[in-house]
Amino acid sequence: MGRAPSSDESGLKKGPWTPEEDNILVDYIHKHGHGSWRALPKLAGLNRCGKSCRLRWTNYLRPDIKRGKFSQEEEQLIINLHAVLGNKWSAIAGHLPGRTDNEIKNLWNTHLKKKLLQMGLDPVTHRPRSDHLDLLSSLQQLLAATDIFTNSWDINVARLQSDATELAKLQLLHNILQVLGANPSSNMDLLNPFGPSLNEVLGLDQSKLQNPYNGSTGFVSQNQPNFQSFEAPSQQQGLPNHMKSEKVDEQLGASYSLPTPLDSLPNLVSASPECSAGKEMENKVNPNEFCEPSSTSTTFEMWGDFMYEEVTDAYWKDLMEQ
DNA sequence: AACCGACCCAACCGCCGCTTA
DNA sequence: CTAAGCGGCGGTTGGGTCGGT
Repeated sequence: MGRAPSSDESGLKKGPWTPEEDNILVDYIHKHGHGSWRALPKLAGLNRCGKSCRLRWTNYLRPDIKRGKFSQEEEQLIINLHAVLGNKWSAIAGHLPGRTDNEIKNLWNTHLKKKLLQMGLDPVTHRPRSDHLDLLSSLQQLLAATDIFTNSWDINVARLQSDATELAKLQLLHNILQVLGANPSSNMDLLNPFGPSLNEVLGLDQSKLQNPYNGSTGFVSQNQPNFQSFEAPSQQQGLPNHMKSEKVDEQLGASYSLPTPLDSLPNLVSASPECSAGKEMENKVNPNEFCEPSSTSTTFEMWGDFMYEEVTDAYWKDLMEQ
């Protein structure tokens, strides 16, 4: 691990620290404190630059450092903190006693980022990833390519396309539901990792965070056409002219209408229920079909894993003040 | 057993902001 | 006001380790 020992032009040693060097550094700091880091190596008798000494001390030798695997609770907290603070590793580390920013950064880059990706969440925004929309794009292009060889099969292709669009809609909705862990009977607080307390802190409108399937207001109600039409120019570009018909537009328009009810909200909430089924989808799809525990439990349970419910209002208020 | 690629993580690098002269 | 010094931070690197073939 680390790097091969080397030295720079000034003759100062670089690379991994030896136990002897560690001892010298620890002894010196115990006796004198670190004082000026720049002056320290010379005073302590170390052939290192001050920066290297400081890093070694703060990331490894400090007595209050907690080593070993991160607990589930710590991971959950880091994810939640990252949703609020972004890549402010130092600030995040400030909320995890005994953990260093470097350690947290490494954990994020090696584990947590992947975890979020697997959950279909963008590790930067903590929102559901939009790349699942590519699915339909690919499908359309595939069908368009097929059409090149099947000029006389227009009707069949159109039917295929229609079916595929419906299929893609189902897949899209399925993905969304998986990401949200939606379950008609579930407590919708679970869809918001911060719980209602943080929403209150942030001044979020709770009515926008309710379950669309529980008979209450929904993410966006049908009476609140808070949709942002998703234009898919690239798809149209990829289609033969005759397929860029109104009918296709209709289909695409209907299937790509994505609600963005939370776009006006601060970009803070993990897995915001920003996507909802449009009216047409609601008419054609029974969401219950996608909410069976067997099909959604994995993601749902994962979300459960990331709920960190012990956080208090005061805690988040404190966080937001940073 | 040897090879190889993915993963892990300590350490380095460069930049930024604060302090001080 | 400005420049130099310094500490701190986030991004990146690269060598060791692990697991699969």
